Amino acid sequence: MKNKNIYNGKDSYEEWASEWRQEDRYNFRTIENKWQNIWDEEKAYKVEIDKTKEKFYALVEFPYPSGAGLHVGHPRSYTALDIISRKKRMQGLNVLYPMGFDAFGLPAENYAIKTGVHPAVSTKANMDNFTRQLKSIGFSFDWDRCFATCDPEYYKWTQWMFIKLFENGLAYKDKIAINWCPSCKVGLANEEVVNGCCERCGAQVVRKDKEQWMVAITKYADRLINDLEGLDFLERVKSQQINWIGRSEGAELDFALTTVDGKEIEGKKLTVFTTRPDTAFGVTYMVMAPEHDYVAELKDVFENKDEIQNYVTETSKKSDLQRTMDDSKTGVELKGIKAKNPYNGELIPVFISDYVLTGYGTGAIMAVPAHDQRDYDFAKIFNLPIIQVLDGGDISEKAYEEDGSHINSGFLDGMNKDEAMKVAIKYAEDNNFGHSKVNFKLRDWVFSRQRYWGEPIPMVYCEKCGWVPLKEEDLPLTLPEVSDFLPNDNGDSPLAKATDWVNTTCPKCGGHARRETDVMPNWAGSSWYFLRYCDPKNDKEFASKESLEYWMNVDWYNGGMEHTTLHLLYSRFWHKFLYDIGYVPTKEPYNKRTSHGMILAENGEKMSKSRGNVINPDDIVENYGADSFRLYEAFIGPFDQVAMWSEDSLNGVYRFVGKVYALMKKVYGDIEPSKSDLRAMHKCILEVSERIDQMKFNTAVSSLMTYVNYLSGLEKVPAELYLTLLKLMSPFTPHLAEEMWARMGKSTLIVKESWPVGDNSLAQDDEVTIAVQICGKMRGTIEMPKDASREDVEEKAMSLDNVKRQLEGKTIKKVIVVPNKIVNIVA
RNA sequence: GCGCCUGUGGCGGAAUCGGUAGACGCUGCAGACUUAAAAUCUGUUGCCCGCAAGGGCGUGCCAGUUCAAGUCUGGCCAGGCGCACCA
Repeated sequence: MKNKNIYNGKDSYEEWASEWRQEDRYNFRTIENKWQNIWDEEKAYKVEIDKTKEKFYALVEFPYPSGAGLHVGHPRSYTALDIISRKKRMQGLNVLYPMGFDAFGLPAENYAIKTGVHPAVSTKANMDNFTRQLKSIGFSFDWDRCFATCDPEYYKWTQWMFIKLFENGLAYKDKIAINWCPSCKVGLANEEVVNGCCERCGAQVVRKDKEQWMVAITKYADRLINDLEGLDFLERVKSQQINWIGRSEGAELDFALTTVDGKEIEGKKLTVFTTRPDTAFGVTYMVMAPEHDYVAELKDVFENKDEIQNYVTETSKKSDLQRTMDDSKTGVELKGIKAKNPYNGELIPVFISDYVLTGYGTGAIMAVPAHDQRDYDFAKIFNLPIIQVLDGGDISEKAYEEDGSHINSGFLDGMNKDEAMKVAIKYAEDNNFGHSKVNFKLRDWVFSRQRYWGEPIPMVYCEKCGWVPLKEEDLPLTLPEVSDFLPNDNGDSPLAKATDWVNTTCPKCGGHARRETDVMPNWAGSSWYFLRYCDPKNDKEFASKESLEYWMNVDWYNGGMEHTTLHLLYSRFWHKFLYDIGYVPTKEPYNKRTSHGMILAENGEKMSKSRGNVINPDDIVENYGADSFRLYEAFIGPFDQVAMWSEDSLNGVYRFVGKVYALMKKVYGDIEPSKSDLRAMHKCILEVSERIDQMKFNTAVSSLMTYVNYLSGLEKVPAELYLTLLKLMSPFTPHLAEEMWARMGKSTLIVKESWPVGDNSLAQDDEVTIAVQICGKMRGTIEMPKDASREDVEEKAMSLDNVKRQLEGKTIKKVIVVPNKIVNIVA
C-alpha cells in the first residue's frame, strides 16, 4: 500500500524524505496531527466481528462530559488500556476498545438553572470538546461505536430494561425514608451518601419520607458475593464489595411481649436478628429502634407515654450523621411491657434507643451486655444486670467479645460456639420461636431522582390499574422540552410542571393516567453501556445475540476505586438480571477489574478548580505533544497508586522522545547486529512485553530507556534494532513510532504490524558478575562465564586481594555458592 | 472499632525464588558547545570517615529465623483509603 497520505501529500518517499532530512527538531505538532488524520481516514481502529480471530474487549469507564473538559486523571486509565489494546492488536487479536459518554447528570442541569442553557445543548458541546481532546491524545478507540447515554436510541433500552425489572418484580414503588439532599433537592441512594453528606455537593443529608422507585438489588446479594470468586478483580475491590454487601449469618428469634405481670400481649412478638443466638441466656434487656412500629401500636399500654414520645421526636430531629457521630448511649424504657426470653422464660425490660437502627435486621435487638460493648455501655448507664455466658475474660470493665465455652446457659453449658449455635437454633425451631437467618447491610437501590436531566421512568399511574409500564412500541419515552429546570422543596421533579406530558392514557385500560415524573439515577445508563458497545447501532434490540456472544465478557475493565460500591456493583447486578431473563450469555460482565491511582498536583494536594491547580491536557499536548503526555502518564509511577504530577519528570520523557527521534540519524540498514546488540534487543522485548501485561508501565518505559541508552552508545545502529524499538514504543508513543516507521521507508501502518517476539536464550548474558561476600558482607565482585563451576567461582573469589586480606588469620567454615549470583565465605 | 493498602537517597520510584539495595527518570554539581542564554551532549550524585586503597552506616521502629532479610515470622509506630452503633 503506497498511501500518499503517509508521505505527507508527496508522491514518493524520496521526495518526502528530502524535506525532513534537514529537520533537526522533532516537530511533534505537525507529525501528531498528520497521523491522527491518517488513522481517522483509514479507520485504523475500527473493529468488526471476526470469528477467525480471538477477540479482546478492553474497557475504560466512559466519562461524564463535564464543562471543565478532560482532566489529566482521565488519560491515566485511558492510556493504560490503550497501551494494552495496541499491544494485543499487534499480537493479532481482534480488539474492541470503545468510548462513549455517561451524559445524564446533575451538573448539566445545575448549569441550566444558572444560565438557562438547555442540558442537551451544553452536554452536546461538552461531548464535542471531550471528543476533540481524546482524539488529540491519539487513543485507539473505535469511534464508530461512540454513543451517549442521553441519546434516545440508547435510553430506549435503559427504559426497556427498567420495564423488565418491573415485570419481574424487581422494581417496585415504596414509601420510605430516603436520604434527601436539600441543596441538590434530590433523593440519594445509600451509596451516594458519604459521611452523612451528599457525595456530589457535600451538603448534609436529611431524612425525608417519599414514594420512590426501588430496585431489589438485595435479592442478588448472595450471588454478588459468591460470584466474585474466580473473577480476576483486585483483592481490595472484592473485599470492599463483600464488606459493603455485609452478609451476616445468625438467627431470627421471637420474644413474646407481656404486661408487667407476665401476661402475653396477643399478637405482639418482638422479632430480633442476632448473629449469636447461643448467647441468649445472657440477654438482660431488649432494645427497639425509636422508629419501630410497636412504639406507636402499643402506646396505650405504656405508662410513660410522654417520655417515650419526647425521645422519639428528639431522635427524628437528628440527622443520620449526628446519630452516628455521637456514640454515647441514650434511651427510654418502655414501662408497662416486658419481653419474655424464650430460652429461660425470664421477663426482661424493653427499651427504645437510637443505637438500634431501623434499617438493619428487624429494627430490634436482644441485648447481651456481657459480650457486646455497645450493650455493655448501655447497661452500665441504665444499671441493668450483666450476665456472663462465655467463659474467660473479665467483664468488670468492659464486655468480653472473644469466644469461650458457655456458662450460665442451661442446656448450652460447656459447649463451644459452633455447637451452641446449632443447638440454640434447633431449640428455637423445635419450639417454634425462631429460625436461622442471613442478613445483609446492602439496601435496595433507590432508583428515583426528582430531576429533569435523566431517563424518564416509563411508567404511568392509573387509578384503576395502578402502576402500568409503557408498551415496548411506545419506547423511547423521550424527555419533554421544558424551560424551567428548578425542582421544588417538596421534592417534585421539574417534569411535574409539564402537564401536557404528565397527563396521558393508561396502556392497559385506556383510562386517564399520569406519568411518573421522577427520572432515573445517573447510574442507570452506565449499568449496561458495555453491552451496547457490542452492537451500538441496533434499533431492534439493545444488542444482537451474535454480537454479545462474540464480544462478551469484557476481558479487562479499568476504572476508579470510587465506583466499587456504586457503578461496579450496580452493573454486575444489572447484568445478572439480564442473564436470568435470558438476554445476555454470561453471569458476570467483567473478567478482570483493575484500578488506577489518582493524579495529585505537584504539592501532593488534590487537583481542584477551587485550588486552581488543575492541569489541562490541552496545554500538555500543545507544549510537549501527545506522545510525551502518554509516555509520562505511563511513567509517572505504579499504576494502582496515587501519583504526583511533575513538570520536571514530564520534561524527562519529552527529552527521551527527542532522543529516539535523533537516534534515527545513526541507523544503517547494511550492518549486522552483534551478539550484544541482540541481547539488548531481546531483553527489552521480553521486559516490555511482560511489564505491559502486568500494568507495570513505569518499568516498561524504563526498559525502553535502558535500551535507547544502549543504542545511543553505538557508533552505528543496525536498522533491525531501531525498527524493533519503534514497534515496542508504538503502544506508548504511536505518533512517533508511526512517523519514524514511515521514515525508515516502510509503507505500512506500524499499528497494524506484528508485535516482536523475544528470545530468552538470546537475551542471556554469557558473562556474569558474581558478588563475593565474607560472612554476608560484600567484599568485591568477580566476572565469570555464565554457569561457571563451583570450584572455578570459589577459586576466583579467593584470589581477590581484598578477600585474602579479610580472611587473614581466620579459618573458613563454609563456602556458599549460588550459581551466577553470589559466593559467601563464612569464616 | 472492623477491613484493605503503603512506608526505600534531595525527589518520583526500581529490585522474579530471600542472594551486589538505589535500575530508570528528575534535581543538584562539574565540564563541553555558545559572544551569552536556552537547548543539547559528557561526567558525577545514598550518608559518614579517608589523599587513596578501603572501611563504617543504611530500605519506618524493635525482636526473631538464616551463611545471607527491603523481601520471611512476631510485636509496635506513622500515613492513606473504604465501611462504620450492621446486633
